[in-house]
Amino acid sequence: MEQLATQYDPSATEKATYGRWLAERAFAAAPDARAERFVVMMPLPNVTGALHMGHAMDNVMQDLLVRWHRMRGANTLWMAGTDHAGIATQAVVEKRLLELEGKTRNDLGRGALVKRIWEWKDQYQRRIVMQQQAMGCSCDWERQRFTLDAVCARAVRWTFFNMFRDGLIYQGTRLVNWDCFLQTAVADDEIVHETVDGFFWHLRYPVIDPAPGEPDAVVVATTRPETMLGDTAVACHPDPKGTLARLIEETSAKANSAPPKDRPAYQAELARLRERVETQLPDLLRLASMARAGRKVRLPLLGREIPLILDEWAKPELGSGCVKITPAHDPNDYEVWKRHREKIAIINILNPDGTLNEKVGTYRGLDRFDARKRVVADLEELGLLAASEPRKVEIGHSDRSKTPIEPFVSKQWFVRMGDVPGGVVCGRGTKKLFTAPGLAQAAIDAARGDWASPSGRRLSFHPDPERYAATYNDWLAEKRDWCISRQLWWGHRIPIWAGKFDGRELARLVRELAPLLAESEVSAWLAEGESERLPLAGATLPVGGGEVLVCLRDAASDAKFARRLEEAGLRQDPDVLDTWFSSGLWPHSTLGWPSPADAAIEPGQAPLGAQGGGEDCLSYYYPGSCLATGREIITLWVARMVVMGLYNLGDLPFTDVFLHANILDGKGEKMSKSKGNGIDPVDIIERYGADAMRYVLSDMQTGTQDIRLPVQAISPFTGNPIDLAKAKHGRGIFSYLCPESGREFDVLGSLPGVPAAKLVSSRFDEGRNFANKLWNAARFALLNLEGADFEPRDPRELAEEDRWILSRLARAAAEVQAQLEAYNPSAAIGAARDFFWSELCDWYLEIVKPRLKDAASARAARQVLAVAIDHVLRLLHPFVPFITEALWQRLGAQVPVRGIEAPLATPALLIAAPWPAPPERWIDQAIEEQFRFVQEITRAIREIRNKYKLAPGVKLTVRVRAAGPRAAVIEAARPLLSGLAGIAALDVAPDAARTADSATAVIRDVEVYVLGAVNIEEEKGRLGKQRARLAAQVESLEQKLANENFRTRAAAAVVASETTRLAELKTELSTVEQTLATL
RNA sequence: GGGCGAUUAGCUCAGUUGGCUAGAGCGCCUCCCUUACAAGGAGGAAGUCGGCGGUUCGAGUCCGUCAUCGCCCA
Repeated sequence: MEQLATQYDPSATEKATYGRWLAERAFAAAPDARAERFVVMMPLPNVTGALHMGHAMDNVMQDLLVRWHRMRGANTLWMAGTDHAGIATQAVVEKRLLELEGKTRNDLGRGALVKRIWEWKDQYQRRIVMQQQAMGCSCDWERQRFTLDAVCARAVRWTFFNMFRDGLIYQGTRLVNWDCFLQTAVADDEIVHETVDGFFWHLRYPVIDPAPGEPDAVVVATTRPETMLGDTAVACHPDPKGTLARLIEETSAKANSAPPKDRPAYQAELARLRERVETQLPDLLRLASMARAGRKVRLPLLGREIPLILDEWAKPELGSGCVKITPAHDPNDYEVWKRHREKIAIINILNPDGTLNEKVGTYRGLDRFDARKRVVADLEELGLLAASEPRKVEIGHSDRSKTPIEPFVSKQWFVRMGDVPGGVVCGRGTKKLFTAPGLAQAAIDAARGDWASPSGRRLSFHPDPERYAATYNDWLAEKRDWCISRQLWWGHRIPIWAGKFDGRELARLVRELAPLLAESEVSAWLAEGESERLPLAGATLPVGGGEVLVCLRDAASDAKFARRLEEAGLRQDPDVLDTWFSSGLWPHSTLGWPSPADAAIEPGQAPLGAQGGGEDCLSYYYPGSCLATGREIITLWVARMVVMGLYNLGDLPFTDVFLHANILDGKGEKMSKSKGNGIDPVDIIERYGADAMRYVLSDMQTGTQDIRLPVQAISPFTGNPIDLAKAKHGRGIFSYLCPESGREFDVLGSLPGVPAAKLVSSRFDEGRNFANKLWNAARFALLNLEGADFEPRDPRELAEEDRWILSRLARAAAEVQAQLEAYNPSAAIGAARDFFWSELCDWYLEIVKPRLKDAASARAARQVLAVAIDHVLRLLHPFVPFITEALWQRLGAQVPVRGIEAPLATPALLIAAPWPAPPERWIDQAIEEQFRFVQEITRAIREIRNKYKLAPGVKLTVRVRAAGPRAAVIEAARPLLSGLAGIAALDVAPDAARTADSATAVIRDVEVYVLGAVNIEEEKGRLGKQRARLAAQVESLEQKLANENFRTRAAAAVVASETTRLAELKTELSTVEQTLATL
């Protein structure tokens, strides 16, 4: 047998081990006869960049669950893949294009840009897969998907088609968040809000023909003065008097009930409001009546007449009490416009690139920020700038382009999330068909306790069910329609052909296309108004004509019909779909929905259709089991997958959502590549090993509490780690100074001429140490298992230490299992580690060392040792797969047959070995208690040895005063104690006496004397300390038990155990006192 | 502005329904290169559980409040 090195070298093991798993297709999943199955859909990383430690946590958690269930015997599928991340990926590629070549997307053209993005995708997809494989991810690579794959694309097309046909997708003009750099709409959650220094400008709008006593101007305030060019009204409150009165009443009530220190603030507010009633209310009332009379003001600079209107959006208690209304460029004003749309106009003043359009006269063509300066300057010159005050302003920035977002009115596609008349049919064409009030409501119901899908499933969140069910519900409950169109080139193209026709053309079109429009894979509607549509086929056509929208179901339909539509004057929508539309389908699109048998999988991939009379992948693997992700993804993705799954298949994509922690850096900021604080897992793996990384990540995963991971950079100059939370910055925010050499390095690798530093964290030391310990424990076992064999044994007839370790092993296995079921990886790995390290290594291995050299007792010891190591490897495998698999191979070669009562199943690969389930009868309470006592005695003697500087090699003479069963236990443990505590002579007697030079340990009702140890003064001090501690405990317990309330109200069991404990403590205390008296 | 969460040893975190002396890893101190492992072993020091108030026989744990920090939403 080859000797193992004394230090574990991960790099020598990991690659070969992973290669063997791949070669043996250990990750491959295929439908079979097993009913038990476990399906995990990877939260697909996007191809914008490489993975960091946050992704590593996500992947390791999934691999942990997947390997565990695989060992438990479930048919286990872990679906891997990547996301095209439309806007994000296009943004990075466009940014590079601009930086490196000075070109824009329009210089390149749609085809060429998309080609560049595909190249980027290929590069990063490879890198991501490499990272995941380095981590040990056991996903089924034969089924790996990308959201733009043909299999996924077909699902996107069918879903869009079905939703369009069902009236759940519509086109509408809406105010959206507009990214002027990327020139696309972005979702609310793609916006980051930043507080910046800005101004609050007060503008004067002259009143047209003011009557005597009327104000000659109204003042409005804004942080974005250029938007005044798009103003179409000024609003004032319909009831300023009532509103102010109500506010005064409320504030006064608050002032009265507030704690004294808060009162002045309320008093001041009250005074301010009362002042307003005096000074401003008359004007506000006058303005309100002017608005009722239909009076107007003149918009400065453009001279446009705009009406005064009454709307509660105007706040009488703030500013002038009037507010300018810019419906096309402010969400609140847009709502006002919707309430007054017959009275006021909506004017878009922006071009898609953020410059001003032809609606603004001489300001046309200016960028919005230049326009702001001009508008302010011009107003000032006209004397219409009433005031400007510096102010902190919240500005939404696009997360992708980092440029300020503009609210912008544009035509977009939406999914209707709210309830619809007649409800939404879910699972159409399946046996699970049901009707939900609406898409959002269907997903809300799915997380309700009393709901179950047609297959009996419901959705739950872990490890904290209430907290995150609330996040999920609150978001869905808004039922806001989902804007799914993006003005990008990278993504799934919207499968709509549209055209505007007058009445005659429309009639001709419908006549000509009648056969086509009747096809089941064609859905055609006439756009009507904002979001209402008329079916085109068979409809009475409006004489005025209208816009025709035709949706084709899939690529095959395109081939048949697209040309005819285009010849008839329709054009395909240039936009693409929001990425989340395709990722929402991930749990079933990847399995070949709507028909796995003919899914267009990539060459070399595992088939999706039924094989050899079995089930197809979709029916076998959907619904799935568990989704592991971070909580920020609940609304973005989890909710959408539920919606899509219910709509398309009538069932949930998963039942459990496991929300794990986010990884933060040493400063408490979320780790991310772009912030320069993202650790590349591969750097950690190179330095510490994949198992070390996985060990620490598992150990850190306690609840949903985020984890701080202090980050160190490896100095490119000295090779030493530098704590980034403390290091001084260099020239940029991503560069730091090496404290030893004083030279500058960079953590992003983006500063030319400045060396880049790898990021690591010393938190992973612990994992490396653990792996080394495991390696060496196995090494010890292997060195001593020569000639080990199996014979059936009754555990009750084994030696005490054997029974003890088997008992502890059975408990540890049960605990690991229970903690994994509770989604608590930290507690699970803790239970495995504590058994392995603190019990197996620290005690059992030390105890059996002598036995292993003794022919007579070695056989049983080897057998138990082999089983203990075997089970440790199995229990730890889901956490640290590489080292356990490598050791399993060696253990198998050395001891092919292992077991106690009967041989265990020991397949060639640990990844495929059964999860351990030690029998309950191994648990032996009495042995555990006896052993605990022996441990206490051992520790007491060791403490004395340390305290009195007795060298480790010195053998001790020990007397123990003990009687009855205690004495018997110590007698039985004599050989153990001799070895563990280094004892030469041990006397046990009821009347054993201490010598003058003895150190004494009092353990419960037993006294241990270590002869020849002592310095009397030190011993007095040592025992005095123990006396003080015991006395304090006795006193507090006596008080507790003397309390009549405690005796009557506390649980009887608590009272009883406290009483017993007091008696024990008193015995111990009096023994200590007696010993002290003899010194 | 609304919602959620956190604050426990120098650092990073556990602490189950309230109930023995509040734990772990790293770091620190002492001793030990004993033939599995110094990435180790034996032992040790170290916490007014963020502050205040309340409920309770009993509070790190429950309630209120204040402070600080974070996340999500608007």
